[in-house]
Amino acid sequence: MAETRHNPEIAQSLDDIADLLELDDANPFRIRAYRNAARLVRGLGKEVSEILTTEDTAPKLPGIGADLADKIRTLARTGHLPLLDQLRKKTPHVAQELLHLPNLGPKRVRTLCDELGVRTLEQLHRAVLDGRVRELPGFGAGIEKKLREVLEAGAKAPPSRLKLALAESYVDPILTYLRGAPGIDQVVVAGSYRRCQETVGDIDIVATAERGQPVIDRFVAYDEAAKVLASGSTRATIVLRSGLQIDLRVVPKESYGAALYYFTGSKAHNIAIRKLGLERGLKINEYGVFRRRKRLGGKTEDEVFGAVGLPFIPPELRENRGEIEAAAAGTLPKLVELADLRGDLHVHSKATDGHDSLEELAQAAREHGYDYLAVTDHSRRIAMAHGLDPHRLMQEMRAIDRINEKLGETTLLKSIEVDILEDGTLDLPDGVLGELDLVVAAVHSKFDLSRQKQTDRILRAMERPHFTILAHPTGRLIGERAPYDVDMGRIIAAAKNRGCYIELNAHPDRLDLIDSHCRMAKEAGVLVSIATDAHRAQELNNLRFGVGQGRRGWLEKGDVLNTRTLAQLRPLLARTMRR
DNA sequence: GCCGTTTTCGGCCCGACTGTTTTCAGTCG
Repeated sequence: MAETRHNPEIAQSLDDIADLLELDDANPFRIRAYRNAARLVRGLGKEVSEILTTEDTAPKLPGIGADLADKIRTLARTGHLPLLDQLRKKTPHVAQELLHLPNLGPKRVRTLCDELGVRTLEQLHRAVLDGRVRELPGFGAGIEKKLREVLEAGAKAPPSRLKLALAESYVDPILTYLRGAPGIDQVVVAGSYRRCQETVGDIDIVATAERGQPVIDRFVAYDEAAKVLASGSTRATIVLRSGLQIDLRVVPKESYGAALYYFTGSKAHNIAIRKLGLERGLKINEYGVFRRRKRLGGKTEDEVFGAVGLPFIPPELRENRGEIEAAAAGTLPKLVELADLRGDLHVHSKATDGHDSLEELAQAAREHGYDYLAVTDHSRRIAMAHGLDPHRLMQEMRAIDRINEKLGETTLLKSIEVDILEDGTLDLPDGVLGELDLVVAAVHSKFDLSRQKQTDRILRAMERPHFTILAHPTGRLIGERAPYDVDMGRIIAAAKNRGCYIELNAHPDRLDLIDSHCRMAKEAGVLVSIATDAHRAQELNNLRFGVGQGRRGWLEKGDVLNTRTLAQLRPLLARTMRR
């Protein structure tokens, strides 16, 4: 059997088709259909080839009709598509690359390729320097200058998305700064940041004021700003010295909700809501909700949703992945909140590679008001971290007993982050693991096994009688290390069968489980442990990033293991009793 | 290319800013 292509690869092909169609001056709505399909496939928790298996006539995915379903099946099976091959043959290879440069869209890219015969970025650079580009229709000195800048900077600093936690460190200062603008009322962050996406490409800020200009003036004068990309009377864009782009929109007070809604996105969600509005004869834009000329509302987001007959949809759900249908049916999830969490089930002490002592961790847990904190130091295989052997683990357990005797409200749970070895055995014997309150298990080596082998390895580990939670299930480090190849559907199904749990690692570099897999776990009835993997007490604060991710994955309080009180948690951890 | 309780054809979200124009196309979000 030929190997099946996975969702990210299929989504990329669909996006490539959209790019190439754009360059081919195709029907914009046809292009949008491919882009929507790419986004949908990328966000699916399940392999699209499994959903679109047979030659079923009934459409199963919104926006995927018979034609696209057929093309996706072909892509999944072969990795190729005649349409894509044809388009590639027709379009110069460099065109797609040019399309992604700022200020270049399909029209200008075509002009460059057709009029100047540009085939490489190097050739474009030379044409810019020779002054040939500025002579072209639709180009000029302004665009020439911008192109030169981007071509000269591009090679050394590829634009990258920023992890949410890092973006956060830029956001608070600029909000504080903007609050000093004359006549300003509200200042809030919208966009992917508000939706708690794991990374953000830029920061969208919405402000309200009587007059926009004074706010814009202050914004573009921000001393962290390296460049002003655009500046009008109600809208401006700057780039910070760090490379982070920040967009500001200033609207009147009565448009606050409409603007916040509009700039929170996602685009797909907004389009779907506007469509609902259109069906009711309403126009929805960043200034409000209108019927013909008459303004019906827009002061709050509730008014925007209300206009299309829906309840408020939390920002984390606004991806057009079924939240609008759920809102209409009254079945929106009541999303988990940080305050629902009663403890943390993945924390390291200085016995291995953590920074703080058991006492310091216990103290921090008490300050957080936790019922419990599981100490999960590494096992012996992780020599670099001075992993625990059975003897040192027993010592740690006795130390925990002593601390618990005087701790009062908060309980330290005895645990370990035990290594899953290549053959699926665990790094410590069952007899030792059986002494613990729970066992967190993880893969830390041999990331490059085949999908089949990696999945089997984890499933074998789950069969061990004391395996409780699978930590950072794919091992990915955002922007640094790809996830190892596993079949999450099989892992979640096995977790259900065997009474295990899946971790959502809240470390901002990991956020591992992704949102769609959270949703898969929820639908399968597998509880998720949102845990920090803290290596110092201060990192217990990272839990909020995990909660944001879990909310994107539709998790409710009941779907999260560590919303249970200690008394409720204990029987859930006693896995052998449940089998 | 998708979609349909007004439609199987003819719609498909919409406004701001820039730069090149000389009234607007292209790009972006």
